[in-house]
Amino acid sequence: MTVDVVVFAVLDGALAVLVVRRGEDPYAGRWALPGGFVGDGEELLDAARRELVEETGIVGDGLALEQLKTFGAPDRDRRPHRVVSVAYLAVTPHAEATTAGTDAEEAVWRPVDEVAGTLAFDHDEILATARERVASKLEYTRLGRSFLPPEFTLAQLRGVYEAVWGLDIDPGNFQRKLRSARDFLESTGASAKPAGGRGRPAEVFRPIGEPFDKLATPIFRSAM
Amino acid sequence: MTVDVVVFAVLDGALAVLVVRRGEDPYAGRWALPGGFVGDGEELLDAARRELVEETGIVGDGLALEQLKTFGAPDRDRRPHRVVSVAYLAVTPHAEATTAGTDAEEAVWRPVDEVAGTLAFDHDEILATARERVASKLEYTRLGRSFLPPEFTLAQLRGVYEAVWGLDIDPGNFQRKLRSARDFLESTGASAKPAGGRGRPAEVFRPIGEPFDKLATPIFRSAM
DNA sequence: ACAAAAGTGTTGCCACTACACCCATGG
DNA sequence: CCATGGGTGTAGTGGCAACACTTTTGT
Repeated sequence: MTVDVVVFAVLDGALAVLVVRRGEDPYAGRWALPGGFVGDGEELLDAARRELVEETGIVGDGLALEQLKTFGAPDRDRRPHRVVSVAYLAVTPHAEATTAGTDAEEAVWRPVDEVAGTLAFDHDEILATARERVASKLEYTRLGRSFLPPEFTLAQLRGVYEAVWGLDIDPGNFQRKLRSARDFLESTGASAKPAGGRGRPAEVFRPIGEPFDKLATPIFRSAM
Repeated sequence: MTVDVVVFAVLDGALAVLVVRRGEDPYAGRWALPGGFVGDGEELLDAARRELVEETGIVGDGLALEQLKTFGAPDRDRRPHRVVSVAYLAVTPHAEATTAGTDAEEAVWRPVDEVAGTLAFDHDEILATARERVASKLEYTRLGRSFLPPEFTLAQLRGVYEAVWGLDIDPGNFQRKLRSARDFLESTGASAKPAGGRGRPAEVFRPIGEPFDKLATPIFRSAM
């Protein structure tokens, strides 16, 4: 019984995933998702969070963790005993604050498009499932905010949607749609310095409402 | 490692679930979801289908099975060893053809509203999760058809949506919405006898397209 | 003829896309 | 003053809910 965790972040406008280099025998040297065995009497969710912190030194705070799917094909692990893995999906705003201070193993952020198809075990399949899931969740939950710090601008949030969905979104329409969404955003009144140095300063927002609850009116995936 | 299966059907206009009476010790005599231990080297999905047939004698054909969620709280089973269960969700048109010819245990269809809150183990939680999932799936997949035989009328299909969502749907609007949905229905040209004996005969349809794939345009949950 | 269920027409409303346009800042 | 990004206005389109209406059967 193991847990594997797919952690996503948006880095440089691209969807990135946290991967670790395996040190031990099955697939030694290959990249894999962080994860490991579930302790006796340990909650699955706790195991996922623990493995993540242990293997990657990621900041557990602000981490949105959710069960993704269980992978249990009898031949999914080369080792003699059967290994069933519960995969978790996580999203974090703290993409910078990882890798440092971990134990031995290397943990790095990599663009999803680059690692897809190269991972150990059946982790490619897990990653693909996670990617679909997170794209869906952006539509009908408030998950998108979990990619960002506690205060952010609409342009930053738009960047998240664009990175995950892989399409360009009309800034004006995105603005209206998100401002009018109920229990999603709250203005702080403050202004942020413009992104590229130039441009009008943006209004700063704060999340309101539960990130995993369903939205009354979804945010549809389209160019807008 | 176990699997539990939530099988839904629509009976007499209400969402019904298949439950079995437990014969053995933990929760003996109580109602529970069908399920059992996963065999060595057995695929999880296969285990779910096998347990279902063994315990309920249900017709495996035409059964839409999908992984729901994994329940692994350390104290979810009273027995000394830990039991992690992968829950599956199934939907069937063959609600009549069960119960008969099974081995010993009693398997019956019960309205979900009646059994909710009375099941053994954490099966109430599993049932609640399944109920939410199936309601969602009706919106953005073609799953609704899996409640019906290979040929059916739009009135029957509307009955499924009404039962699962617990609301009344305008027949005219439902008609148009489903007829215009792409890769969903195909007319057979035939006519069916009217439901209550009276009324105009209905056109008979056949499913087309994959039941689990996402719809291009969702069927929204509303009174219509 | 009447009731009941299937199916079609119609109207008003609202959300969304596309795109033009103003606002506020840095250089 | 120009470039750049933030934010608002607006017109056309399309989908949808509500409900009236026609069609086709059984009694």
